[in-house]
Amino acid sequence: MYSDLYSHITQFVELNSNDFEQISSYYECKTIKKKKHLLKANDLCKEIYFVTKGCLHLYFIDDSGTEKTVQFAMENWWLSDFQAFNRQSKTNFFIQAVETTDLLHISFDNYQKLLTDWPIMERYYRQIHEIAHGASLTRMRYIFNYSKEEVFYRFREQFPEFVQRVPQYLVASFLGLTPEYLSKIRGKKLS
Amino acid sequence: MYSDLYSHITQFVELNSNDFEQISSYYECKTIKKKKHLLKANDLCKEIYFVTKGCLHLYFIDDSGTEKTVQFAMENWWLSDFQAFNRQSKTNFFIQAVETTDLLHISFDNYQKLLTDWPIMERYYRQIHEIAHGASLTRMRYIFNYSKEEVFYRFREQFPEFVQRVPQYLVASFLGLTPEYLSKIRGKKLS
DNA sequence: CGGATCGTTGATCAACTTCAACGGTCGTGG
DNA sequence: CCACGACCGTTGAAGTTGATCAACGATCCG
Repeated sequence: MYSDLYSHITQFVELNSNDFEQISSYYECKTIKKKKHLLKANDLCKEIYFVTKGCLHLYFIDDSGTEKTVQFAMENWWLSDFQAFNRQSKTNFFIQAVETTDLLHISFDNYQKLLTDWPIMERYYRQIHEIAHGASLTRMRYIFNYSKEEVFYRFREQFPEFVQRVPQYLVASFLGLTPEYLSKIRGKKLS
Repeated sequence: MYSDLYSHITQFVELNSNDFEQISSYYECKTIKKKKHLLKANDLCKEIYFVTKGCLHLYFIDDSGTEKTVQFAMENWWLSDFQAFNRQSKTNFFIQAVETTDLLHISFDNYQKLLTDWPIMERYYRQIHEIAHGASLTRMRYIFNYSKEEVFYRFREQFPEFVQRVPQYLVASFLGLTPEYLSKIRGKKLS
């Protein structure tokens, strides 16, 4: 678990393993069972999560009561409602385990301490957020550019592993279409 | 110009004006005329921009040749294709002035130097990107949750200034609908 | 075995796009 | 300072995409 985080950090900044020894003490690990929640609407968002094995998703419930997935996190991804986390305020989102998942988490207080004590981690997280932000823009671009049918094809092409691992109704909810329509798209392709 | 950046930075981190004196030397300022471009597809993305007065937009051209706005930047916003900037690679996006705009910019090299020389700026940019990332998620949420008609109403309610300042076809392109349909929505409301 | 969960299929319908034509306004050049 | 053209917003008719609803099958798991 911790070694996964170490590998990830060293992809972005230089850090020797002695220092990481210390840094790792700011984090804790846990395992969460499939379908269990890490965060629910109206909770305070107290932690951010790093997936070492498994899959989480961040979703909300729209006005008509449907779950809509905003983001997935598989191995080596960070996930949280960062807006609520930063403000230490209530969230509108849910975080749930798609599969039974091993993860590391860090509390708000530890996060602040870590960033103050270890400026190198400030640098790490700056890059993590830059990348996440860039990824959001790219995703937005896909959704605007292509019909839903094409969005699905391109998504499957780019993340084939994803479409296999994640149940279809979650893929649908992530891509912004209904499970029924997604099913029809897949059916069409076979002809 | 520079004082706007100083005000902005001190909203996120503590910084005395002597230090800022030094920091400001990493940035340059310029003014860009309405409709002029700061970045075009296939350019190297060499800079990031901070708007002090005016308005920029980041857009791309989709497969059918239509311009689609991904992001606006008004006063006190940062804008760039951060993905391309980080990788120092070619961009697919355009950045254009919606109005004649005063801005500060920083080159990739200076950005790297700045972050190394001034860890506090690492902290500042970490927060900028956290917020931008959070904003993207929120926007995604709007687009998924609501019909295009409602997306427009809510957008206008939240950013009335925006709808007035920015031409309608750009608002349409940002919200992901056609100018014609947006016009019909506005017409409807009058009844 | 039995129930819940997930994917499929077809019919209907609404939201939104596309295309084409028109009118107003702004800015530029003559 | 006027006239022209480019640009932008509007309107209507027709066409598509994708949502919704309902029913059925398959599979998984207790």
